[in-house]
Amino acid sequence: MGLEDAATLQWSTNCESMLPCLDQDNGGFHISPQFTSESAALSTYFPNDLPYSGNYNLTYSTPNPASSCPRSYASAHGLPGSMSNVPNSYPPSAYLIDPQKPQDVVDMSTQSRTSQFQQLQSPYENHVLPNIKVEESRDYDSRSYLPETDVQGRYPTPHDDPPLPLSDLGRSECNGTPAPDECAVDKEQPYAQLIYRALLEAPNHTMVLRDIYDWFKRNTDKAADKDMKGWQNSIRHNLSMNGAFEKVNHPSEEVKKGFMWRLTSDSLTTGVKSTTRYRKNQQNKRGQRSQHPQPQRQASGAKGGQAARRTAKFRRSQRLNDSYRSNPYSMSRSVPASAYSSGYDSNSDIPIAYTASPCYNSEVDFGEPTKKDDFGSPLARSSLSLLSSRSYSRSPHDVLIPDSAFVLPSDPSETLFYQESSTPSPPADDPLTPPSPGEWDVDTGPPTSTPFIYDDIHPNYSEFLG
DNA sequence: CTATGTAAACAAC
DNA sequence: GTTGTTTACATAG
Repeated sequence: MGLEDAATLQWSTNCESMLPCLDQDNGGFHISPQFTSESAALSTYFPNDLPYSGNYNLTYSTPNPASSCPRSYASAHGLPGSMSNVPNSYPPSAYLIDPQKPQDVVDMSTQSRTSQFQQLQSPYENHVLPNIKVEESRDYDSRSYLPETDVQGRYPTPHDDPPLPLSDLGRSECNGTPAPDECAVDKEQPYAQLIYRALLEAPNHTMVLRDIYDWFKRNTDKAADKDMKGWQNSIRHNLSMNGAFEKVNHPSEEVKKGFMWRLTSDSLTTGVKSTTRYRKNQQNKRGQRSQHPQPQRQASGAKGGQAARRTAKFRRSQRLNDSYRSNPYSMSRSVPASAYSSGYDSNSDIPIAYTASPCYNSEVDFGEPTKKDDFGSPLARSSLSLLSSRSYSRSPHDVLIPDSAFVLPSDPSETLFYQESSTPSPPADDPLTPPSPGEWDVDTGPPTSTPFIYDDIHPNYSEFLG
């Protein structure tokens, strides 16, 4: 696809979105030549005193302020052929977690849009990734990108100053009125959306868990309950289970402090979706409760633990690779445990392939008004992932691995979701991760259109299996 | 029935 | 103790 295809960028750039001005070029993404040097403000994010341009030799430009919004969602795909002809294309607002309300309309014409755009751009978005030395996991200053406190010293709630989500761009049509105070709404916002908003405010839409906690303390009343734990658990739960959030390796080698969490490129355009999705095939509805809840709980815990172990081993492996590659982002994609559990060969316990997060695609959308697409509608979503600015990681063999390759068959018209009706549902007492998009039945093996065989690029994967 | 919140088990760190 | 994953369960609508 042509890099200069205006359709590729028109939605994001014209809307002054936070999407990077990156184009896809088959094997990888690269910086659009339209970038100019205007991004000094970004340097606040990095603790190593190197401005972004110094770190990455990249510069950014402000989006065209004269542009108008919104654009056709379909055209925003900027993809040829069928991808651009998605029949039911809605502006991102259509996928917003909460339906538009008149008071939600934000003013898109202010200069702050530009500054926010600049602020939210970050090198993570770009895959020209030189060796970056970052001493502390949390060296990035949480406060540096947060909105200023109001006169009472309180950080604004998400509704005080909506953080310019793309979705808002769509629904406000870029010429709305400033949003009135809606603090009361916070109580009713689900965790998923609050996390989404928190990440939207962060540079590169990336935060560490601790800072998400802090954001909640400041901006929500979820954390008001000093009983603690519960809300934090919920945040972690949502981060793990909601496909709008993905883990990225922390730029530093300090892994003890955990991953950084980032909004997926998809979520930037489509908004956050229900975390409930993962329970789509859940069998243990009320009334069908297992006779042995305690062992079940144990089983789930064990599965979680095993997933954590696999992830940790994988991370260790990645770290080794990174050490010689000097690329802290080499494993920029979250590795959902279920990618292993469900991708395992049931006998050898060897992962057959990467798959997307089980939560990555869903038919359950927040506030999505007319989404009547059947379950095979991931085309739009998939095409969006092709626009991902950070979907590429490098294999140990220096093969560019598109993120989307985990879920995208080579032919975009192919079905991505394998909703095998013949696939037996897991028994109630045998907890099993629901089938993931692009996943295959454990017993029957991979679909013929298996998009990506992990062994192709990482034959030594078994090293970090248990 | 869905969406959401919460509790909890577990493993790694 | 924290982080991350997963499942179970409760509840509102």
